[in-house]
Amino acid sequence: MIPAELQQLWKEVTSAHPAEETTGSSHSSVDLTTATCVSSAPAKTSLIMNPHASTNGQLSVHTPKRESLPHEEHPHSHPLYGHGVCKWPGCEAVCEDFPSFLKHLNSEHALDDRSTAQCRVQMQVVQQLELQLAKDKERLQAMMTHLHVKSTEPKAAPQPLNLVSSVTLSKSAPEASPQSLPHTPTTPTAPLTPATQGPSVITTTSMHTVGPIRRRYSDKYNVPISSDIAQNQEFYKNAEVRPPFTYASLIRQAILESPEKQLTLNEIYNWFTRMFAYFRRNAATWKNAVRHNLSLHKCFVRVENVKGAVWTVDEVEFQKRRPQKISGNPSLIKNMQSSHAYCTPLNAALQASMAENSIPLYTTASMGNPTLGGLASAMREELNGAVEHANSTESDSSPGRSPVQAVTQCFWKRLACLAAFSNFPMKRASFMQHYRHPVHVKEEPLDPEEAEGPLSLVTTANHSPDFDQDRDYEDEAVNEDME
DNA sequence: CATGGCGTCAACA
DNA sequence: TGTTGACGCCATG
Repeated sequence: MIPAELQQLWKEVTSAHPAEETTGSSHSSVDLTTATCVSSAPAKTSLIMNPHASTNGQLSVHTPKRESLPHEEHPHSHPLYGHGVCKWPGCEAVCEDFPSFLKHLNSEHALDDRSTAQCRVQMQVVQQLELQLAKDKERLQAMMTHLHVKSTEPKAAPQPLNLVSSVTLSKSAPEASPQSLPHTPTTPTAPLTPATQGPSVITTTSMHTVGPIRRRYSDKYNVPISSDIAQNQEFYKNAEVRPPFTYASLIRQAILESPEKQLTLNEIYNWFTRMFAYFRRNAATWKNAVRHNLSLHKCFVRVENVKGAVWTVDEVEFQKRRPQKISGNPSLIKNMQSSHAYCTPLNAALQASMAENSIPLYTTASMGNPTLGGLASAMREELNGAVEHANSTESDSSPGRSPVQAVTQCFWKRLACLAAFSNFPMKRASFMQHYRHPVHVKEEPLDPEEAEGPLSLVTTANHSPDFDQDRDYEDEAVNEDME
């Protein structure tokens, strides 16, 4: 990662999307200035990473300027600082006041590989969002035209679409107290509970070509499979994205979804193909896997039926499958639920458009750049880790956290997912070097599905309910079907 | 490094 | 269709 490279990237980004209406328009309810990455993207970013700064590496160079301002009174004056926390993507370190933030910024986010990589990621984030915005605007236009709604109006969407999510969010969660909430100093990460990964789906159809990444994050992070599937149903049906659940979980879901709670092998096959585009290919492989799982796991019970044999699920056995490490913290769960509301809309929108637009998001850059991909993953994991932390520090949904922040969190998680998609040849150990926060995820609590009830939130858990996407795209040599 | 979970391949009934 | 074993990958302790 070289400064020059970074600079180049930045140029590309800025040239492609000179202006951004988003940022300026919303001083109202949502504090966009704190939305580090998502909506405030371009404009803010430009402040932060101008070619000059990135070139010499002193990303913090610009900070002095801002430092001269009475930040105590204008905590939002710095795009990287808000609500008492550092808004550097993936950071969220608590900084009681602006001076401490600056100190933090200079010490933790100086020019190094990690920061540079993060900038790069941010650039791509911006670029991607803008591309998406354009697509969505187009789509909206088409939709309105189709519905004969002011079809004459050239600008169907007076307000930036990417704000929609923010707006939505703000509605459901009126702006939380802004900066006034410097979270406890002892809290390394913001009190938010970035939750476990959700089923994020940022995948673009192009992603299915990525190599195998085996982890089934949704499973691992206790994402309720039914929630994920329900939430991303259309996505899974159309994009060849391997669902982030194990075969066992999927089979169980298929069976439980049936009225009789039992299915024949063929019905299970049908469920797979009906629900997931991914399973419309390589049938021999996954069908074999399904059978293998049915036989292997005690939780699947074969029952002779009139019309042959059907498979049912032995919940008790299924529970036994994996030890539940997580001691569910009700508050955390609540937290997750509340944030879920914030993230879902954005998630859905992002998902849909990304999938449909086949935006090669990080597929090229990230994929070719281990650091980037690793970074994203690391960020994701870091966020996961934060959940735990939050779990122990803050019980209620963080009041100081604005919807936008939640969205931001969502976004970064999504980003992380993307990175995961991009078959980057980098292993955890190595990419963790680029991201300092240790990953500590105690997941695997209950089974995803299991968590349906109260736990289901996990899926949507916090801020990125949706996104986790760390799905594996295995086989894939998969080919050309969807392009 | 040992272990366990998972996915895949494959042989066989 | 169902069972079983082998093997490899990966995460975790």
